[in-house]
Amino acid sequence: MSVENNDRSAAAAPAPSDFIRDIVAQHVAEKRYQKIVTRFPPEPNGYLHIGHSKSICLNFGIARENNGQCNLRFDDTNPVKEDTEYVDAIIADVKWLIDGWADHCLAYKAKGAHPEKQTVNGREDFFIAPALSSQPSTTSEPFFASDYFEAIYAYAVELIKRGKAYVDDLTPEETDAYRGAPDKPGRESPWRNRSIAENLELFTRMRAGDFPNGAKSLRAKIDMAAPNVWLRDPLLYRIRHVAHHHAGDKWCIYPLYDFAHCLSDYIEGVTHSICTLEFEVHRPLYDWILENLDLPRPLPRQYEFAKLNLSYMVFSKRRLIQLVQEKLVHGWDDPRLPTISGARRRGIPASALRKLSATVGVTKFDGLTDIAVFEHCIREELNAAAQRRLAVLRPLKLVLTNIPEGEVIECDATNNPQDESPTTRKIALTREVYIETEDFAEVPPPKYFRLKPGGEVRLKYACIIKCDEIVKAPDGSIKELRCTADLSTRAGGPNVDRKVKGTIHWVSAQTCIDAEVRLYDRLFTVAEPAAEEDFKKHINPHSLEIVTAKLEFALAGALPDERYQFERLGYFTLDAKDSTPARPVFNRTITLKDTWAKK
RNA sequence: UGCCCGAUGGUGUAAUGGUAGCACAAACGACUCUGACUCGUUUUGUCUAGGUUCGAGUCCUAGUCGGGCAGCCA
Repeated sequence: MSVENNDRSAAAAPAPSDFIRDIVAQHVAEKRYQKIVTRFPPEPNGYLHIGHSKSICLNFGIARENNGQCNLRFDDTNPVKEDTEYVDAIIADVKWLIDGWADHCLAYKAKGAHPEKQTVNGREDFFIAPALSSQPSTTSEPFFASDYFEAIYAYAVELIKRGKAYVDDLTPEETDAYRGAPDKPGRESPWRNRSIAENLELFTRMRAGDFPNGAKSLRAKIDMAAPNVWLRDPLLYRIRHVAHHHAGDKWCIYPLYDFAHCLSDYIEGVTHSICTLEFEVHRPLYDWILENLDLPRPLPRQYEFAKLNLSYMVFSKRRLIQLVQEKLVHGWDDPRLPTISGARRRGIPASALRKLSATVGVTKFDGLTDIAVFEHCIREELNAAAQRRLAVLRPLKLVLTNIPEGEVIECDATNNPQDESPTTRKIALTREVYIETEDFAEVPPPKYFRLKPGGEVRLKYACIIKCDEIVKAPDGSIKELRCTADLSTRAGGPNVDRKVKGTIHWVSAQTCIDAEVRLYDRLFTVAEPAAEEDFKKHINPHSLEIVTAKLEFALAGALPDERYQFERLGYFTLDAKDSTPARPVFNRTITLKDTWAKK
């Protein structure tokens, strides 16, 4: 069964509260805005990861809770780094993550629609986004900053006309040298005081393609001595003679983040522009641009929160790219990666990602969250939703000597004991079964509840068995176990209530199917790999173990997106990519909690 | 060394001048046809020093420690 929409625990939980939601609530109370509008603005230059899911849940969550709107907007202002491959992957990831949860606040716009020139307050330089449709369709698409290039260009022209921006001839190297240092003021460019007319002409020629890359730039005229270096005449536009994945070959000048972002927010009517802590020092520039354009109020405002860090993981794009390109993992959707596509393939439900976001909260403290919190969220969702099945990862043959060959004894197995009215399925008990190798010990350690020579154990859903004999191979290894089944302890039998300490899982050797099972473990052996000199030296050599397992027959019909608990082992899901009907492949999402193995 | 931000148990967070609470983790126990789940119990905390106040985790000052910022990246 699919558990993407399983939000039962989240629904029962109180609405999240944090300092940003407090601010929004206050704005709602004072009716500052007609509607709360947020946005999630990834640059399409890589895959989304679990860190992004916190931002997605925050932005879409706030929109949802306030009956507002959240725009998925591609911050695609740097064509040399971006690609439609990432656009498509990001859309898929966002939709998956918020599916059934926030559709009504995910805004879409008509395909190909651009902001239209409007007269606002008697001026003709302002643009606003076209009408939004709340329902996605084949004729709708997310938002792209590149759709606003014409409008952003017009705002740049307006800034020049106001004497607040100028065309600079300094090279990138010179610009860097002129900027000074954090504790030393910068120097003004010799081109800083060109006339407005000259700036206008030069900027027009920049757009027309009259200059090569890097020859000129458009800069805001602020203060080269500002303590905040982002106010030292920041660049607004650079020349890049390159086609854009979304805007085509229309442009050879592209706005930088700081200029494009605040204006994109403004154009879309964003009220709360929520970003991560590293943009704190950009906020004065964000405000400067909007205020110096004298735009009609209310203006969007930027708020910053701490991004998510999880122990035993890396999130930085730089490191993720290394892992993929150096083939330390198998692609962006490798189930060991913290990418959203990797998490999805691994079988982690979207609801677990949402639960994690709600659990870690939103603050300005840059901490490191224990991966155990995430694992708890995954188990909590899966425990409620996953169907139970029996599977043996490392088979050991066991012969029930008192069951005749060819006889099949049907047993009822519970599908999910967590359900209000649990359903059952039939499983076959036969003369030969497989049990887990580690469920038998010739020389049992103390407090061993499992099978041992002469010992008894219950085969789950079947009956109690007693180990009579160990059959060994010539090399001394255990070939098979010979046991007797006490059929009177079956469900419905007279001795069903007989207690033995251990209950183990098993499958019928006659009816089971073979499957490749991929056992994933954490990718790194140290809690904070990103803090190491070389994080790659701390990759867990056992992060992936592949076994050929024996599965109960019911698993032959498993479908991708279904989650199963293999009893006593963990949660598993069919690998949508590598499975074939002849050779199913299952991924272990996560083990069950094991308080015994640790001792 | 300039500017900005932050600091509450092992970890993440709440307490909005009035009993330091929750979750995870850990330990112990109960239950158990999953050594799971569930339930119960327990351990552990306000960075330091001053100040304001009847009262400070919260407000003020100074310090300490940690993070961010000097791309024609976002």
